[in-house]
Amino acid sequence: MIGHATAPSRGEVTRESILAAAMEVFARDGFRAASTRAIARAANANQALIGYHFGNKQRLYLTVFEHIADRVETLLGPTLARIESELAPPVDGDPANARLLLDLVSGFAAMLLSDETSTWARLILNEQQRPSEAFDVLYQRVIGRVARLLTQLVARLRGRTDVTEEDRLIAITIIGQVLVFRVAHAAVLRQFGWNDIGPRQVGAIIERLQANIAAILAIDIEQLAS
Amino acid sequence: MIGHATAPSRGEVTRESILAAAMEVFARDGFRAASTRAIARAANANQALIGYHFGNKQRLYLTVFEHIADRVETLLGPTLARIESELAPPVDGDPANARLLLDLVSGFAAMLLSDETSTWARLILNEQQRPSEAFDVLYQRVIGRVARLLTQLVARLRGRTDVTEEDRLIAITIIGQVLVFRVAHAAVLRQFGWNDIGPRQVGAIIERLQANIAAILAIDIEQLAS
DNA sequence: GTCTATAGTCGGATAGAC
DNA sequence: GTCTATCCGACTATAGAC
Repeated sequence: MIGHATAPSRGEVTRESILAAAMEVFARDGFRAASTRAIARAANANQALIGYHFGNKQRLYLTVFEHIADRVETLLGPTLARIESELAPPVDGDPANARLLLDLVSGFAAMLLSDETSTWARLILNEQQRPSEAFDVLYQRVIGRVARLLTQLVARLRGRTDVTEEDRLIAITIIGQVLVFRVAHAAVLRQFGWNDIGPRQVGAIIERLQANIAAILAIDIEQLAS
Repeated sequence: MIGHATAPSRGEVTRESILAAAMEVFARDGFRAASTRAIARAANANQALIGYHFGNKQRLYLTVFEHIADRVETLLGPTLARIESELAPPVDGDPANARLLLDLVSGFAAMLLSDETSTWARLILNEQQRPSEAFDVLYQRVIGRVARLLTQLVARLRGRTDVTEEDRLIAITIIGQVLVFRVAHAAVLRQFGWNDIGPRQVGAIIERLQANIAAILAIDIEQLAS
């Protein structure tokens, strides 16, 4: 149900508003603490309609994560596909692979730091701590794919196609440098005296990420300016 | 109630076992989803005794965090105090400050990744997403102090005493490289094929962190071997 | 201090009218 | 598709016996 040729029916409107409300309430309260009554109230819908449209609370929760995976694939899919197809042979500090890596990290950071993803971030963080069926959906469709691609790029930039534990460690620490701005969001704002993470902040963060990555992987960043 | 000259009374034993069980169950399930019945069962105690010893569930939760803050200060306090007192003047890549920085990060990582603190880490991460009264205490007593110290060390290693936004960005990205192993726990285990983050893994992580930090701050790591 | 028992509340699910 | 009403289990807190 991606696009509609005709106007959405009444039932579809209800379904979508319950789904949107569920995303907010699950993110705010966690699965267990979120009540179907609170979700229905936030959606301006009747509590019994959750059962009608989604079966039960658990399936509503899963549907929220499928929805997120759809959206992330829309946002990041083209970039991932392009990078996957342009992977260059393993050569130390190869500018082609270096550029792909910096593109990937920049795209990931821009997505992760956007307003739209702040709700998702809390949902995903909850799942990381206590993985359920929902985490499998997300890992297989998004997280694993990004991690695999990033790790491969790191390995090739270090001169090999086979991936070592060291490559994985480098890839994870790179992801950490992005994630921390979401995970420690409030602390970051306090620390920097920022009101929010807006375009200027995202720019400064991405610039710093690129400098860090270049240093860690001994990439000549001057050479990349084309 | 840190030490006892005499054997603990029966009531104290009950109190402590409820507290220990509460820490586990709150970490596993979160505040709301953790039931006093489950806590009592895990503590081999009667559910009504929670009311007797702690008043109510909320106060039991707060007591858990006070206990953690005490313990973290015991573990990390001496290291922090030593580093604070040994801060060297600002000189680019000064080996003295470099060693302090690597000590700080290693100590922080070792604590954050140890078995003992895995339960605490989950409690704190839960709080970070939906901060309550419990988080402020922890932030002011531990997290803020570590962040401030780390930022000062970064600034001095880059040749100044005043802290710039760039210094803060570097400090945050360093913290992110440690945090990610707890925050993205489920994804990390899958990506590496690890069953848990044990001593071997912690050693490899810390080694990689030090290499990354040395690269980012242009520290000559050979020069540090004393 | 510890126990049993229960009052009072809330939440998920669903039957059945419209 | 949407609504009201309700069943029933689970929860916190507490009264009161020992």
